[in-house]
Amino acid sequence: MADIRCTDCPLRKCDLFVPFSDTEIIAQQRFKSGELTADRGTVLLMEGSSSPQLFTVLEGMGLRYKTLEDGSRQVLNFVFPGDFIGLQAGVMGEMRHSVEAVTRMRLCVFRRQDIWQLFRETPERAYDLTWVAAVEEHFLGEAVATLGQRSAMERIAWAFLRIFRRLEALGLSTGTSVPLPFRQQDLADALGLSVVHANKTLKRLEERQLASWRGGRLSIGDFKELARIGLTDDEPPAKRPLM
Amino acid sequence: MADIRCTDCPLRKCDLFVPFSDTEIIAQQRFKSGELTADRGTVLLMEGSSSPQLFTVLEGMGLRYKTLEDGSRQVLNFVFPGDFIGLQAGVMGEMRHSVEAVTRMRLCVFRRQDIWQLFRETPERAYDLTWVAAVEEHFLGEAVATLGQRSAMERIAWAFLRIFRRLEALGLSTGTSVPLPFRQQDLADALGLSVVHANKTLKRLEERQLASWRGGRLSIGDFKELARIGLTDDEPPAKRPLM
DNA sequence: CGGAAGATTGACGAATTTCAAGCAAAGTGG
DNA sequence: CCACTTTGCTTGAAATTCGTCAATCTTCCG
Repeated sequence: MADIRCTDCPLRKCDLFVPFSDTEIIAQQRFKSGELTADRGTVLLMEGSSSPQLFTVLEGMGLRYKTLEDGSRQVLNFVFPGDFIGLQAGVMGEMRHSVEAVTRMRLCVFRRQDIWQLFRETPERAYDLTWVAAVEEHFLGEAVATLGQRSAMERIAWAFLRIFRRLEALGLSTGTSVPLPFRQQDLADALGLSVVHANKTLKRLEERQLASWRGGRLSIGDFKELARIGLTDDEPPAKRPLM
Repeated sequence: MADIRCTDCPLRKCDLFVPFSDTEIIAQQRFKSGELTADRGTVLLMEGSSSPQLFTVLEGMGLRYKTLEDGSRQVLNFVFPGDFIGLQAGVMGEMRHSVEAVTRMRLCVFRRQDIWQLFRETPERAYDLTWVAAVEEHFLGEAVATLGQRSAMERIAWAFLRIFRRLEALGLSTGTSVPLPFRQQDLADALGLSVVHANKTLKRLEERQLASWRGGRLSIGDFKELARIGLTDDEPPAKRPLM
């Protein structure tokens, strides 16, 4: 179902860019003409690095996260197929968070230095890039609001709905459930909760038949009630409304 | 000191754009050839609106915030001179947060529909815009990490340092203090704390001679200790490193 | 002077973290 | 195929942070 192709990248002409050249950051890898396969656990982009590559996710899932000075970790985002990663390094020169593969991932690769050329030659693609950044900003704004104002139950309800909708839109839903191959620790780190508390809240959600997350799959029992709890302003951002 | 001029906008040719045309959103206003003055309390951009204007702040301060369905408010950001507001509406078609003036503000105005033209004709400016979006994303990422992982004391220490550094860089520091004309409620809403708890934490910071915020001015007593508490990865994002 | 907005304080309780332990599943090497 | 280890999940109890409520105080302003 998940038929994300290279031509779906925000930079649709990515096949024009040269395939790939190793870095010390990316460990295990296999090539396929402009594509890259990364195994579970691979750190695709490292905080503080200025990686020469940017990626579009074709397949698999990952995590965007920051490591704090005291060792704790904040997950900023779950990375799904279709996501674009590395824009920050692309324009700011340095990543301010890391990205790691949680399952095996297939990625579309292109070079950072081509960005400038892209701005000059294909304004539509440049516009797409800015659009990507704005959507990212919108999402993070919601995340800030969630972390700042909501209880554990509300946070999880919000996250589950967002995730379910997103994966459904990607065609990854079997109708009753979507794949969600993360650990409870990952969700806890994303929502600013302790694993213990996250675990207990998940249990309550399950008892109430609202949502169940087992064996790496998430299924929602009662969308309506979950939305009520999660207080989510639903409508997803429209696709490139202006141009 | 704060000598932000129209030519400092990310869109430096803003004087090319037509001055201004009313909307129902902006209440009290005065013109000055492409500039706009907004009084304290004016809502510059409203969540859900697709305002036809974007702004660069020349003078004054404001707040970016989201109002949640349950009525609570999350402040996303303090808005300072030099900030660019409205990009989200510009590329996504709709604001997902509001922006309000907290002091009288002077703004540089231009029209949303000129964005596309800008992408086509001046790739440097388009690149700047994307850079602005990436910086915004970086900041929100830090905010998420702070709200998710840190205690009240740590959050305030982090915020105070960021704010001080920023205003200092803008030349607004007298050497010992910077202007910070917000309410405790605003800071609390930004950091996801109750006013009461914020207030008590501020008091402790003052007792410990770490920082004092009185009469609309913030002064830092002990940068080193504050940085230790706030765990802030200091170095500000470089200015347009790639191009 | 009176009123309004914002700051401050104490008491109390709820939400959440931390600590500590036990359990289950999956992988690993012999 | 079986210990053995590792990783992740689950649970209870104690400690702490933080929010809510309610009252008071201060400052500013007409």
